[in-house]
Amino acid sequence: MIDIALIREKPDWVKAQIVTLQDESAVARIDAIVTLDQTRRTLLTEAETLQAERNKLNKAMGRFRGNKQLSSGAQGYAAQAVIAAIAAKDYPRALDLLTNPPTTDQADGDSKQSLDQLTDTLRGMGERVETLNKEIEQVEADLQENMLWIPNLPHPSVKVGVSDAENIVFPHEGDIRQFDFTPKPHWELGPALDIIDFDRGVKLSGSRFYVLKGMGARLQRALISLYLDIHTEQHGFTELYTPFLVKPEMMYGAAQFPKFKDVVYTDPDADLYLLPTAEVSITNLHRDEILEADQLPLYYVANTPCWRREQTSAGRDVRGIKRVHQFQKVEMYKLTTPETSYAELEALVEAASDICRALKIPFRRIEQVTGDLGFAATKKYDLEMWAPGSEEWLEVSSCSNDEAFQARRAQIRYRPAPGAKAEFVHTLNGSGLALPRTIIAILENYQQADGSIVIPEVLRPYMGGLEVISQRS
RNA sequence: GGAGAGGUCGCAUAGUGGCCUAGUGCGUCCGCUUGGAAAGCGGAUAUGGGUAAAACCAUCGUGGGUUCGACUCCCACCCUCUCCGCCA
Repeated sequence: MIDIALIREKPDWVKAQIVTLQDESAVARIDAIVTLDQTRRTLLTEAETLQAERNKLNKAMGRFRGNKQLSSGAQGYAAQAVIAAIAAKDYPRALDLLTNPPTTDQADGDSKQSLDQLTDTLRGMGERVETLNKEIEQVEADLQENMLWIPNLPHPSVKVGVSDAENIVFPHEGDIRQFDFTPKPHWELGPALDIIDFDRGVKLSGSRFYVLKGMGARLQRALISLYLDIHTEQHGFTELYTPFLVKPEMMYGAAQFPKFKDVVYTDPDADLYLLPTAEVSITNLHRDEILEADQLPLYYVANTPCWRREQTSAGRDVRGIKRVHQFQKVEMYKLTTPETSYAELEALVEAASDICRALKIPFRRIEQVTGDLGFAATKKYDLEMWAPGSEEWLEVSSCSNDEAFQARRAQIRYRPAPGAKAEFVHTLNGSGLALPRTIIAILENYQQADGSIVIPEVLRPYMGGLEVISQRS
């Protein structure tokens, strides 16, 4: 979530920012938020003032009731006076009457009845407070629901653009191989080598599921090990193994819900959700915590399966393992102070780039324009590997700075200095890297005329020394 | 899954209807003291909302209920620990 104070103070500026994100429905929510916020604070003031008076009167009531020095008649007289004061909303006078009741003795013997009336009056105040609190609860729920649909705002350095067509493309790194034969796509190479089995994947689970077999499965395992080793040994990340199923709050915390609810798989009985990315579990690792400044930055990396229903993209990229419902991903994650988060973003992209370099696969960096930023990022870079068989650049990494967007939802804070007020951390996430697409890139870039695949040198120690995947390996 | 015990401020504990504005100890911070320190003494020490700043409001695992009033009584749920069962 963004800071509601920003909307309160500069609603028009916020709207203009969201317009550049091409999120019209969110723009429309800003006016509603401003109104709800104002209503909430008005009601809150009224309810709290009344509650404060009620608390004081209730406390005094206990002593008044047990006041033995007061004659029955005087008590009845005083009680009537208190009721009158409350009716006139003169709470200080009511409190004074309860605390220092006049000794005037009416002696008309209706003390019991007067006390009951006073009790009813106090109950009435309590009920009024309760009614106001219910109203506030409703207003806050509406406000929260609207806030959850407001995207993060772009960093000033991000170029304004309508769609991905305007993204900034950096020059690619690494030589694009010239083939003396026509390179095949991975969906032909994989089955021919019997390392990817599409048919049986579909038999087991339906479309967009697949089976990796033999050296195909081994290749994936080798890549995962390589990625984790590079990030932990060279980039300072701490490896995590987290739950793959999480509570719904975690989905909200990582800004997956409510907007992307239709993308996740769920166990409705247990009310648990399968990770669409490890970013979800890592974001919430320090949920509801206040970290000390010297603990930051925190760098985490985890290999997890990622589960995506991708209902919206039916029909696109149907062939191969480019877009599937279940895939492994090594995810990098950083929690930083606000001052360092943009430098950390650059370092994050470099960490992902190092993997591409190690594999010696040509890749390029893309810098997203506002219209392609997504929901949670203030700034985002993608990395794309060249796939000569499919003849396209494949997104293998996406690195974002979310600033305090997730931290505000998940309540992840830090103390800038001992004793200082806690502030939200900044969070960053980046793939390092996604597995199926790097497998595609290896198969297609390292293929030979006979359909065999040369294993990148850096991977060979992880493959038992194997140099080539062929039909016999 | 079954039985029992428990969930209170950073940690440990006290608190069986109004005296709780949640006490005490430890830890931490500030001050006094000292040549400097330790000890001792005094004070401070949760989070969120709210305000120009205050006042004030909420939070004692969570959600309901009873009551003029709930840390305290009732109900449900969650979590932790011990034992049993099951299990890779």
